[in-house]
Amino acid sequence: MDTKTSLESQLKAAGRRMTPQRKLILSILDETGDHLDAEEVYRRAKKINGNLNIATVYRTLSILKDMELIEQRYFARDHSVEYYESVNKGEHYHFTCLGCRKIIEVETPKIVQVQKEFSALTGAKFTHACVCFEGYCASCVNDEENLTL
Amino acid sequence: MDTKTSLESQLKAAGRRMTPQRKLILSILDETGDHLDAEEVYRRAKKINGNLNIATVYRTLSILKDMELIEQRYFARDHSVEYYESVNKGEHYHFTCLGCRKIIEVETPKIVQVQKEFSALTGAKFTHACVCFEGYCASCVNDEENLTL
DNA sequence: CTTGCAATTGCAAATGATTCGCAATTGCAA
DNA sequence: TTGCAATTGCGAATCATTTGCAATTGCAAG
Repeated sequence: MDTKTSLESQLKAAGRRMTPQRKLILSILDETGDHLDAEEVYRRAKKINGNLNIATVYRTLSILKDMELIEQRYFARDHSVEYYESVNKGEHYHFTCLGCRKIIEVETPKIVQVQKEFSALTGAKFTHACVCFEGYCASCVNDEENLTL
Repeated sequence: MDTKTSLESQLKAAGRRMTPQRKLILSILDETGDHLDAEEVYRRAKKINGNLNIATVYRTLSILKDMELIEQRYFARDHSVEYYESVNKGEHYHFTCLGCRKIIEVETPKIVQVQKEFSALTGAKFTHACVCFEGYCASCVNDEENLTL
């Protein structure tokens, strides 16, 4: 897989060793389409290597974060839901449905526009934006209307 | 004070009692212009009432959150900085300078526009948005240029 | 102004996620 | 093949937050 090779080679380039534990964690991060938190990465990896320790997962995620290969992101207004995501997914944001907990990806240039406007106005330089939207998706809005209105 | 009276009366309306501890916490939340986390609310309150316990602060903040009188918000991409803010401050967002840790408030209608667009497109209903920007403010950008470029 | 009782408090212990110290193990370059 | 620094597993430490519980206290009803 493309990203995997790249993750591996980037780690190596940074002078890191490629252990079976790391390969496993990288492949899980790489091959999933889901949004995983540290615990879930651990759960999945542990199924394959029962000996794996959660500290190793945290250590690996921490290295990847430091190298900016993944980002730690959050869902929900109170940030109760956390996950890690490969940085090469491109600029996008998330909407969490409070009804069914579904995550919908939101694409829009407007956030970047806000950053540009603000930069032009103040001279500031942006490095990152964290954006989470919360509400009810179309089908949950309907359900709600049927039940309560 | 306006908000204070309203916070007190809203709590009472919800059947809660007005203890000295709560009054103190409410007044701190109300009168500060700063962004306070639970620890800082506790620190400030404790100066006035040395007997106050931090569990009481957490309990009070929790009640206010449940009643949607304050919001729990976060700064910084990794959400390492948390604070509570009165909900009646109106729609605004924050930019955290990674150099000097200064917080700059960002005002823009674009975030709401994104929400409207997305709603129109998908039929979803928004309840909240959490938006944090991160980067370097104008003077830190200059410092950086002088030092490293 | 009393009285009673549920709400609230302080405290200490529990929790849950994450990190750390350390000894044992293991990649990998020479 | 070897040596050593990087990495691992483990258990203990940490840190913010929550909880159980007994003592205290608002406040409403008499």
